[in-house]
Amino acid sequence: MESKLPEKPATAPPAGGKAPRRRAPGERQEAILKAALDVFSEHGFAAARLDDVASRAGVAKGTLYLYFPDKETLFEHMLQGVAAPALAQLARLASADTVPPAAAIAALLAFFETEVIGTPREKVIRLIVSEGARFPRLAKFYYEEVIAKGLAAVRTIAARENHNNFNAEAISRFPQLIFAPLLLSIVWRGTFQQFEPLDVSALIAAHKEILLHGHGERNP
Amino acid sequence: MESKLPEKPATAPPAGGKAPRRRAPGERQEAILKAALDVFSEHGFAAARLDDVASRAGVAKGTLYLYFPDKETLFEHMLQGVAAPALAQLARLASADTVPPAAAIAALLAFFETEVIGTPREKVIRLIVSEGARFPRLAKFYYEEVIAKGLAAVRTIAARENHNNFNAEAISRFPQLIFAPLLLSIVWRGTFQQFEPLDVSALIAAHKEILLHGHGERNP
DNA sequence: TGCTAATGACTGACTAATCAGTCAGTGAGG
DNA sequence: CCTCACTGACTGATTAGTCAGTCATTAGCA
Repeated sequence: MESKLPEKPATAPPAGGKAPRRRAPGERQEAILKAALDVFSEHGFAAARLDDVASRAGVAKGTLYLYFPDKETLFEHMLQGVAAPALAQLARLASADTVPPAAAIAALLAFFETEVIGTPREKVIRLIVSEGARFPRLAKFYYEEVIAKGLAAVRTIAARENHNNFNAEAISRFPQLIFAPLLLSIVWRGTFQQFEPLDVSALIAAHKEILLHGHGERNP
Repeated sequence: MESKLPEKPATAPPAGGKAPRRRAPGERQEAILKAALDVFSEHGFAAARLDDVASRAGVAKGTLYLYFPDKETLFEHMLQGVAAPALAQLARLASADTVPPAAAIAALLAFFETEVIGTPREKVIRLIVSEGARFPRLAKFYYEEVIAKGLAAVRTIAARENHNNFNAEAISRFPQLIFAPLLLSIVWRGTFQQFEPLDVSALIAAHKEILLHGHGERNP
């Protein structure tokens, strides 16, 4: 998803010459989607202005309509596009059935910590959380492509647990419990970070302690 | 996406005549705040129409401006008003220091299950989560009046734990972990409930199992 | 008690501003 | 010199906020 393309200076064309009228195919679309994520993240769907998306992407407003029929479609395509690359990773984590279950859970949490927090995916999740209820198609897509697969992965891992290292039975029934602190981290960072910064690594470590050891001893 | 249906007035006019022009003091304000919660919940702040708030409250739009100077103030007052009654409850739960810590945690979770899920408070939390980042004053209010107090309450409870029934040390560092599944429940119910209904009671029970027993036995 | 004047809570049509979406025009590439 | 990706001024719809007017209620008076 990331490319070597330099950051677009938002409004003005670069000094010394006009921007080329026709660029590499896909470059424009990518710039628009990137700008859209920023603007929608900052203001929410309803308050986001397509003029802003356009100027941030370095194109005119009309250009947006060459790529997307309307605001809503742009919004949904943008969010589905960012999700796609994560799906492969998720599948890989789920199917590594030689790894001990506790380690697989740990890997899942580590993946989140490095590949979600502080990346565009964090913004995406925040948008799903805040706008999902008003975009049933989008919510359905995320439920089916991300959530359901993530939950299934955890269930698969839990089903392999037979040394009683953690409460696999409870986790099998509610794999959501693995993800709850991750969701909380994202929400916290979007809402309360400025009042009380949250150390996500440490929170996830504490989550692992509770999850994998129950009580008493710690095992780093 | 948006329905064009007019909002139905929540306040039925008295049988046989027009609504009285002057009502009991506070009644109008209360009706407006109630209507505002519904409309803002349904559409989000930016997309909510004050005409809808007015018609649901059974008043004219101009009347809103007799009580609140603008849309934003109405929004913030409304959310702060709903929070207030919960604060006393929270304080009570924190200070019941004769109750065993594990039971106090259980009481906190039970309180949430009965007094938040399915009540206006659930909508309020959902609005804080989705709009909080754009309303720093509101986020600050919630952080100071609700979040910080809730976390402090859990820390107080955890500090009294000395029988090692649960990982009080981890919870003391991150009391957020107690609340994470509750946040997840609210988000889930707002976003994915229609695709996969979530049994909040059972989820909280599983959370308690993991939290209080670690692994192994269950305690229904 | 019966009448009138004063009050101010309430109304809703209106204004001004915003913004999604359009389309005739432009100019670089072939 | 033709094509078409791109432009940006424009239009129509929407809606926050206003304010001159309305009328139920109450105070004052006989």
